[in-house]
Amino acid sequence: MTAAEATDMPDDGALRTPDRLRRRTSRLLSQLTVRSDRLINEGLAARADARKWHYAVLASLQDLGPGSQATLSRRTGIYRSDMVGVLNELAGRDLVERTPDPDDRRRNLITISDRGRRQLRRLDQVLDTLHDELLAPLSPYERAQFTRLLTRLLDHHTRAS
Amino acid sequence: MTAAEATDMPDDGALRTPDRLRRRTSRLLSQLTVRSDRLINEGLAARADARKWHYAVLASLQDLGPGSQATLSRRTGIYRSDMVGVLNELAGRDLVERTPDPDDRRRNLITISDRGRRQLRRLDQVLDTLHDELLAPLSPYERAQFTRLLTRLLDHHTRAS
DNA sequence: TCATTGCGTTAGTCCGACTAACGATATACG
DNA sequence: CGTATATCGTTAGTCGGACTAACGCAATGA
Repeated sequence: MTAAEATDMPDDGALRTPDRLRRRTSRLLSQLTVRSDRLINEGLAARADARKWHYAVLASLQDLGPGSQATLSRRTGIYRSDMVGVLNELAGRDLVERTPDPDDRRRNLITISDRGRRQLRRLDQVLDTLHDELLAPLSPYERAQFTRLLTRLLDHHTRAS
Repeated sequence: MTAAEATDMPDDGALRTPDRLRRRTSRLLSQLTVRSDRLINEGLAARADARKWHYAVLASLQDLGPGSQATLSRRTGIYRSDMVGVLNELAGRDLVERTPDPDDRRRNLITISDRGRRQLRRLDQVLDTLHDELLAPLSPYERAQFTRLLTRLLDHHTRAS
């Protein structure tokens, strides 16, 4: 009797996922990202009426100062086509102000408001707890290590491209 | 003069991404996954005229035996709505056979063909080299560790949901 | 002056994940 | 038996995110 025959009787034909599939790093990566994205999106929506783009834009404004939509687009990686909508949402919540740039009349100058600053603080808190959930099974040391590995991989593939 | 004033002169307002954004694990995760998915998709398309679902279905058939479309859907995580298309592609390449199940006339029984088995071997090779590219900057030990951490995280979030 | 470039915006494509509903079975229960 | 319920394969369609194309407008540089 082989090991397989000995152990797997409960109809593996239906439920199981083959190992070579389950172990592939790329698959682990994308499956985890699906969960992570869901966690973050739903968490931000539920607890702060926000989306991750809001965080990206607000953080960029706070940390690097005001800028045109194109500038923000470059800083955050949001496509300039999609930036319009994000800024509409943010302006609708009074978190940013969109004023024509006197120096270059093609531009809108985007500034963060006081409300925006408060919301950014809130978002940072919410994200902290969400990341706590995301990384729950890992020790602090493992979390740091995980992040380090991710960073190195991403750096490598960002330079290369 | 503050540290920031001392160091940042080259117009950080435009190009830089704020640190709190760049460091968030969830963001690292999704950005890396974008690159990873691209690498895998393009690699499989270019080197084996395949998509990742082909691999998932073929591996499932080879390792766990033939099954209905619904079964394959459960094994691979591909939605049964999308399974139709994937099996059309596979059948069009003569990698699987779709025959009506005599025992249950609602079902199609899917079987892997010899060509399918050969293609699966090829896909495994291609995926190995692609993962080598994906994990290039990491040592063997670090790769193992990375995979272990990913697995633990994914397990945690799969049970929880 | 005129060509080029960058800007904000609209519209629309593409793809993957996912839902809804269908006709055709199969199964369970009264 | 008969009828309700569940499952199967399939089609169609929604939704969100990434990305492209093209527009009118303003600034820039030869």
